[in-house]
Amino acid sequence: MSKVTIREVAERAGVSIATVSNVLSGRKAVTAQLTKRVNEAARELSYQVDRAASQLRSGRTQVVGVLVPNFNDTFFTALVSRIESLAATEGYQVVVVSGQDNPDVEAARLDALMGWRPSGVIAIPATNAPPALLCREVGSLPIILVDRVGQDDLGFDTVTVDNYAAGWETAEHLLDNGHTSIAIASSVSAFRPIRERIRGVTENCLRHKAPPPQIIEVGIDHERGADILCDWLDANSHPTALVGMTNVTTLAALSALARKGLEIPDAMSLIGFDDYAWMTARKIPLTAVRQPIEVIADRAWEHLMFRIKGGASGVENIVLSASLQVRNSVACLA
Amino acid sequence: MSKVTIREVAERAGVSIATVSNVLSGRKAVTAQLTKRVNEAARELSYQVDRAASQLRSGRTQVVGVLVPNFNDTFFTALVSRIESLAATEGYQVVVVSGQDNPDVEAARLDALMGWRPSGVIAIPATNAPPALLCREVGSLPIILVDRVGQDDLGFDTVTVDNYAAGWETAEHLLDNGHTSIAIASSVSAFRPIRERIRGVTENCLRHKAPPPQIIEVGIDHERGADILCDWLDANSHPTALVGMTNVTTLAALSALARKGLEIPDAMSLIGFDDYAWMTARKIPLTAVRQPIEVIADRAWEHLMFRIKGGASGVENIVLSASLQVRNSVACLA
DNA sequence: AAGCCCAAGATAAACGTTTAACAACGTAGA
DNA sequence: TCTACGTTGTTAAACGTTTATCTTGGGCTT
Repeated sequence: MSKVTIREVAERAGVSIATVSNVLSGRKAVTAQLTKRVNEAARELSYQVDRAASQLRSGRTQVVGVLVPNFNDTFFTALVSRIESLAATEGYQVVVVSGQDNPDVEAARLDALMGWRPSGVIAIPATNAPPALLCREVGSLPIILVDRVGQDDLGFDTVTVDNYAAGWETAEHLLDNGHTSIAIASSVSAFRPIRERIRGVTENCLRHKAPPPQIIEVGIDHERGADILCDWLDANSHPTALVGMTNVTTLAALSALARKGLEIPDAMSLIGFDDYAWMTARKIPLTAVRQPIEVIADRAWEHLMFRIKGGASGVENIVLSASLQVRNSVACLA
Repeated sequence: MSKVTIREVAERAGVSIATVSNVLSGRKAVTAQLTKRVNEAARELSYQVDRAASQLRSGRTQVVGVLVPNFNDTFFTALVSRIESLAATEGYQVVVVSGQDNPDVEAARLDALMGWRPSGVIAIPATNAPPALLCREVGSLPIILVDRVGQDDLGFDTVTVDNYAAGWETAEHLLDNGHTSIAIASSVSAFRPIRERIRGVTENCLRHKAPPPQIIEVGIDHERGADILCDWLDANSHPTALVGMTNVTTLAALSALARKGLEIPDAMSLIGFDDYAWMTARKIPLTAVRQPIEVIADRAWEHLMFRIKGGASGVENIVLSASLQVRNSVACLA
């Protein structure tokens, strides 16, 4: 444990502790000579400012909290990864907590998070409802809600993807290729992004006078999802195309199709949501909807910084576009 | 910002701040009646103890730092995920920092991490050499080194996988199936775990009087790795089997083979390292070496807690076994 | 009934910073 | 030469906890 305090640095440099603080924080001018002496002393003692003390006194805290629903879905870890490096460049520390897909756990972890008195929070709630704790803080603490946003008018700033459009476009591609019998492997349809995607697909089907897609709820676990999907395939007549609503459901779909010996795209076409390396590292690379993860992170961070620095425009709801990456997993039936 | 302090709670409950502290921390007995009053007051004001103040005064800090080389490799995120939930159950907060595969960044991030005065650190260094900052702290701060351990006798506690054995077993499986022409897609051979795996494969080949494996260094980026591998396949006569040394190199191998139209396992057999969902979600599920990620995390955490609580046995080097998951990606040439 | 001890609360002193207020010392304008 | 001011450094007071020490009062023992 580094027990070396600012006092020892001051003593070694032969100055007051205030001067040391000023040199280190750069908030007040200090002559070059003293600056040098202080820096040397600090280095020699390998002094590090104590965050706790610093934060306690100044009230400023270089911490942003990040809440994710879980760590299993690469979408969330990728987001965290990006945010962490953005934060690092601006001297912020990120404290990440996972709600473990459970509102109660979420509340508890969030509570712990608030103990840090973070300067701001980027949150992906485990459910559509933003956690009560955050609702209370709205207005007093900069908060950016990402992805899982119930209604976008609650006073939260948000960064989301236009999931309706993404669904629509997905359906468009399928319909263009002559698919009218579409099934959707959904994770949890209650989640807003999923619901919107489904709505997009459905409405486009209807517009084309095609039957609406069948929805198969497969949950958020890959293995169980694959089981559920297999059962469904056994019990129902097969659609010509399947759409996975998340990367996990896409994986489940892939597993299920493999188990059933159904070739892609000959026996069934497949479109995935989210776009990861493993989707293209195959003989038949998957057509997939790419969510702009890095842009989502960038915009969320950017806007959070804006708020932290006191930016006070009205509530802002940033909406980004997903894009369909057409590859070879959709058969042309036309 | 929750500006409600312990003083306000004390006032509302009609007690001293010491009593509030005692109730909340449970370090000293308080009558049921007062306990109730305090808890009520705290809840009504939605009071939260300020970590900074608490930590400053008590010197105790419920924080463990975790250092990972990057966030791109699922191996590391999976580890973090597990550690985060273990920590949560014991009331610890995890602060994760990424070295971004760069010793300089690593040093800087680690420096920032130490500002938290963590109770302990779990670190996966970006290189074989444990960061200087950690070496300085050895003995005074509980530190567990995981996975990327240069020499295991530096005074650090470690948790690693027996990579030599894993390599050996991989080769064994290949040799058993008649493969004598083996190539290895390595990430960075200088890293100890990788080197050990290669050594395991090599020595087993030699023992069987088979030629040693050819090593192709493909780096840690999937796309570039695939390119490199494609070039290599163009320029060299093909081995009968390929082994990916990490999940990223396995992905690169998959991409390259797909691009070249080489069927698995007919045109080339493939064994992957690390075992993820996408490896099995295919028509020909991949034979892979499973690293016991959760066990690694569990043991690391467990031992860190032991040290934090003052456990003082000699340096401990925990070694776990990886296990070969035999599936269908290795052809039998015998 | 006196003396003692124990339990339960209160008081106040830290913890290591930051920062407002102040002191000292030129320098320059009048 | 004197005042005013700017510059650079110091002193000391916070920040919100935890905890060592002290106070109080009631119950036991004798």
